[in-house]
This record gives sequence, structure tokens and C-alpha cells, in this order.
Amino acid sequence: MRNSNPDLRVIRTKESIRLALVELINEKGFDALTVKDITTSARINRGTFYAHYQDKFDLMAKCEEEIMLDLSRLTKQNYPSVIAALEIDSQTLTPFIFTVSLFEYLHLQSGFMKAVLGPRGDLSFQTRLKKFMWETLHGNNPNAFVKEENLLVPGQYLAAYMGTAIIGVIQQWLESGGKESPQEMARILTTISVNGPFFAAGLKK
Amino acid sequence: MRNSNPDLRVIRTKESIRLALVELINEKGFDALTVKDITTSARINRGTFYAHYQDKFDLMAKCEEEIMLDLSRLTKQNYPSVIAALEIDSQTLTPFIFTVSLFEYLHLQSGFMKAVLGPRGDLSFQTRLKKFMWETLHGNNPNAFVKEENLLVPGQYLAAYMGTAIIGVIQQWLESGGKESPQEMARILTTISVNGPFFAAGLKK
DNA sequence: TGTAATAAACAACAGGTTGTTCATTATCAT
DNA sequence: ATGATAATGAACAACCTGTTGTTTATTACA
Repeated sequence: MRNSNPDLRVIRTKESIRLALVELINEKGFDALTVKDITTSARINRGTFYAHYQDKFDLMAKCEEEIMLDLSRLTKQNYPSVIAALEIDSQTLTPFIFTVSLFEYLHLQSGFMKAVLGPRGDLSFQTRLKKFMWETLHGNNPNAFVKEENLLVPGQYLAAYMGTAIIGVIQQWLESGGKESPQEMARILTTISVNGPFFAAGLKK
Repeated sequence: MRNSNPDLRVIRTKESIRLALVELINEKGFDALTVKDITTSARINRGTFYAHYQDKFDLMAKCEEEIMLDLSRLTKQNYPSVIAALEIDSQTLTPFIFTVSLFEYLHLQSGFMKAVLGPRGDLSFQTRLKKFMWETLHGNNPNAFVKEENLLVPGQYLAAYMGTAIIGVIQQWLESGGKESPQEMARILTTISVNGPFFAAGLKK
């Protein structure tokens, strides 16, 4: 069995590969880095890399897979700790709470997330994350935030709007050092989304 | 002189190179395509390519440069033709009109835009476009839409939010075939931005 | 019209990366 | 301690890259 026999060497090797990946993405970008770069930085033989991954894309895919799995677990949690001291109505409560825990998780994974979501990151992951955001807040799940009725605009464009907007804010947060707390980021996002960007910009409506 | 002597061969060669580029981006993505792919598809010698461009990045940069130049020209235009029949107040008029002509231009360049903004496109261009959007609507120019005062949220996050959101809508529009008219897309974007995504989703506030 | 200059197009080459294999060595689990 | 397994170093064919020197076609001018 695979799980019953966790070889320490394998764990160490994979660990150093992933550290090297993050380092190199920040340094020269995912596109530009080579497998040789990774193995040199990770101080392992190039053949060893190919023993674990098909190529750099396979490595990236497997890293991203773990992130997506964590994120989907996030949506199924309850967060009683953050419910207190909220000054927003119940309709915005669910997305607010989700956003708090989302940013908490992003902070935890900030090394990898900053790399893949940064200007030298992986576009396909951003596309995937965008889709995930939409499905979480507006998809076909019973807790869906947006129902496909009474929409003022076509649902696909509203989806694209919100999905990309939140990722843009996340990118900005990661790039600028992640100084604001998850609660503060959730407040910012909720404020803009509830009142609209124009209003949040100080314009009267 | 260069402009006084436009060699027809050069024009033909560059034309086929760019067509091949768009085709290959859609086919296998910008990251994966090679100079050889381009020249094979364009039916020219690989050496000919290097006579015009340093590498595929240089080619991309020059294509994108033209787009950005066109876009910056757009911001300096007046659009009397679309001013009629508007049912929005003056504060949203300027961005609305800009958005209309923006989508008109995107439709014109849909082949290239769909490729670079698509899931296999060029991330650096998207970053650049995002920044352009922000500066156009909210930057330091005298016609700036958003002033750095009375903001309900930090300006950097509002910038990231709106900049990425509009690009997300553009991507969705291009991917889904660009069926809506530029006026309709401007209406959609203005509706969401003025009232907020939550309201546009049919939720009461 | 004929000749020289110009510039595109080309084939061939050296350098580097990729993905694979194999014998050897080091490390792990029990 | 020992059998099993992972990592290593080296070698390889295949591929892509960017440059070289050369040929061809167009343009300018006498």
C-alpha cells in the first residue's frame, strides 16, 4: 500500500521540490523555469524529479490539486468563532464568513498562493480559481448565494464579474504583503459587493 | 526610410506570423508554442522570423503594444453618436461611453484579444490591461472617475476589484462568442458597478 | 537597360533542455 | 541485520533555440 509505507526520503524530496518551485516562480516565473532549475535548486538529481512527476506542469497540477481540495473543504465548514460582532444583515452573512476563512487559508498558504496568483504565476490556476469562486457563491448548490432569478444582468457576466473581482483583490492583498486581517479583507469585499464599486468609491448614486 | 519603403513581402510575412500566433495560442497556449510552431504554421523559414522579431516574447510584446496604443487613443476620443438614448445620470456617463467604444474595439480585434485574454493567453498582458483599466477610470488624470477621497475601502483594493472585474466580463464576452452588442455590455457593466453585484443578483439590500 | 545596393529568405550549426534508461550507492522499514 | 526501495550520476537521442554565412529577389540609380 502507498499510505501505509510513507518513506521519509520521498517526503523530503517532494518537500524540497515544492519549496524550489515556489522560489523559482517568484524568481523567474513559471513559464521560464525549467526542470533543471528545480532540481538544481532542490539539490536533487534530475532523474529523481521524473520519478515523481511527469514534468513541471504535472508538478504544478498536483500542487494546485491540494489547494483546490482544501478550498472545497472550506466551503463545508461552519465558523462560529467569527459570527460575533458582525454588523451586517443575514443575507450577506454567509459570504462574509466564507470570505474570512478564505483569507485565513490564503494567509496560511501565502508562499505558494503569492507565487501562482502573482504576475508570473499560472494562468490556468487563476481560471480554475475563478470558476470555483463563482460556483461557491452562485452555483447550483443549495446554499447558493445568487439564485438564477430576478437578475438584472445575464448570470454569466455577473459570475465573471464577481469571480474575477475577488481574485483581483486577493492578488492585491498578497502582493502588498497581506497586512490587513482576514476580517478586514472580508469587510472590504463585502462593502464593495453590497454597495457597489461606485458607491464604495465615494460617489453618490 | 522605413515607412517610405513598405516592402510588400514584409507585410505579407508579418501578417502570416500574427495569424499563426493567434491560431497557436488558441490551439496550445502561448507558453507551450515555439518559434518553430509559428514558422511552420505561417509557412516561412524560421530564420525569417528572427529577422523581424527577437523571439516569441518580442513578437507578443509588439502585438500587445499596438493594442495598448489603440486603447490609449480610445480614452482621448469623444463619442457623440452614443450619447443619445441614455437613461443614466451624468456621473456614470463618461465610463459608460468609454465602455461602449471599448467593446467596439474589442469586437474589432476579437481574434487576437480572445487569444491573449483566454485561458491559454498571456498573463503579463492581462496584468497590463488591468492596470490600464484602473488608470483610465480611476487614475491621476483630470477626468478621473474616482477621487482619492471619501473612499469606503482602501483605494488599492477598489482598483483591483474594478480592474479585474471588467476584464473578467470581457473574457466571458469573448469566450461566449461576443453576441451582445457593445451598448448592451456597457449597460451590464454599468448596472453591476453602480448598484453593486449583490443588487444586480436580485438580492435586496 | 544594366548594374549595384538593399533586404528578405534560406540551410547549416552549436548550445542547451528534455525525458529516459541503467548500474551503483544510500537510506528506509521491519 | 537485511531485503526493499529511493536517490544518484552518467549517458543518450530528440528537440528547440538563436546565430552564422549564403542565396535570392527587389529596389535605386546611372
